[in-house]
Amino acid sequence: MQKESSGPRGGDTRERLLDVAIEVLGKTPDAGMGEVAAAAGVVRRTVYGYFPSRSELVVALARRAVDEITAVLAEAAPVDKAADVAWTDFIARLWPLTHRYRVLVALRRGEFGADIHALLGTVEQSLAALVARGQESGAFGRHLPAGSLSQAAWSAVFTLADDDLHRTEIDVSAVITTSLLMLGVPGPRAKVLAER
Amino acid sequence: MQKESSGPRGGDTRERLLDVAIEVLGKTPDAGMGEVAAAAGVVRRTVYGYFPSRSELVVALARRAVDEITAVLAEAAPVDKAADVAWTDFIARLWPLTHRYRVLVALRRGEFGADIHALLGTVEQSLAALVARGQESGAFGRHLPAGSLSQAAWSAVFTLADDDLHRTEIDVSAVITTSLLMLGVPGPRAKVLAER
DNA sequence: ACATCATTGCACACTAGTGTGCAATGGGCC
DNA sequence: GGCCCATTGCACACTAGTGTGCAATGATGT
Repeated sequence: MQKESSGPRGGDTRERLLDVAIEVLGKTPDAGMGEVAAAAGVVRRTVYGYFPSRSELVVALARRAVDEITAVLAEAAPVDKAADVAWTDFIARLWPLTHRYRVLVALRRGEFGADIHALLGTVEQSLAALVARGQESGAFGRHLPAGSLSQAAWSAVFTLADDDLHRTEIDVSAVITTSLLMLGVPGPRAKVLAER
Repeated sequence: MQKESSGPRGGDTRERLLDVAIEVLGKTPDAGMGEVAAAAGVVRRTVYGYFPSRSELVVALARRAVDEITAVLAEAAPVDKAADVAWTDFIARLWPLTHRYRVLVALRRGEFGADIHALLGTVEQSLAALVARGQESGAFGRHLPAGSLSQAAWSAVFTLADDDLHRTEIDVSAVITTSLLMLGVPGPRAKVLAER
């Protein structure tokens, strides 16, 4: 349907363009090709050499971000790992990288919402399945359906990431897990209650 | 600085335009004047009769939404009310109206992010103050700084609102309060643990 | 019947961004 | 030197949206 290798052969510039675009569009979702090019230190025309249209750039970028997240998830949450531990590990690994994936939540609404949603869909399904597994094993609460709970926790990660919380030593993955996900679960969960 | 009454005298159409714009821009933040007009059953030219520019429309709409939220907050959270009760009441009242205010979170990023942020700032400050009050009284946990906690809870409301949760009987205000806000607080909080 | 006024329809100018074509430029490599 | 090729610079056409001007329409109230 479409060529797998478009643009010049220098895969170097291509990667850099994607990196820069992730950064720029993460802050300003409706930035144009010109702004991305400028931020990458090239001219607008060059970007078109690698991505024939803005939408292709956006989708390529989203696809790569989703692939990365998928890899992290697969690595942190093998099927034989307890759901709560897997979830916490996943978020803990994702936490230092939120600035790279914030672009996804930013682009969900907007012109390409449909494509982004499709890409993200697979991740969110896996996440929901993980949460459901946790609920079945009794590790997570049943105060909300798995899908909603997963969404809430997932979005909380990015909300807190926007809050300068990176500079603190707060273990956000533990906070979200023990608060949102474990509501109503008996047992010791004071694990992370740092007294400030 | 600017005229308080712009446009024709029929304040009827003006209100309807704002209502429709809230709806339309809530779903498609970058919809144009034409789409708003069409959704309101008028012609593009008419909208310009009431709002001299798109940015004025957006800001007016945001201002009204923020005013409404401020009113609800003031009503639900008088200073003499316990912080946790006040918070729960506030969200409970807001919950049926989330579709009206979703536009605010949608417009935070985007061209008018600065203006929206300024408007929302006052609300979020009040909210943070309320959460801080709750932390001081021991009603809320101290696992996160008041500002971040407030943000997380606030955004969780809209995340869950996007999740078809309106059709269930789940008490979202109680869920958010008891999970996110009350982490680590001793005492009975099983209040809402509906067994599914 | 008349005046008022919101609304319409259509014209226009302007802007900003997209996507393309093509001839230079210039660095790296044989 | 001579080739390759990524990049540049500049041209252009095209689109979509904004904001304005103005005359026509039509409902409402007197």
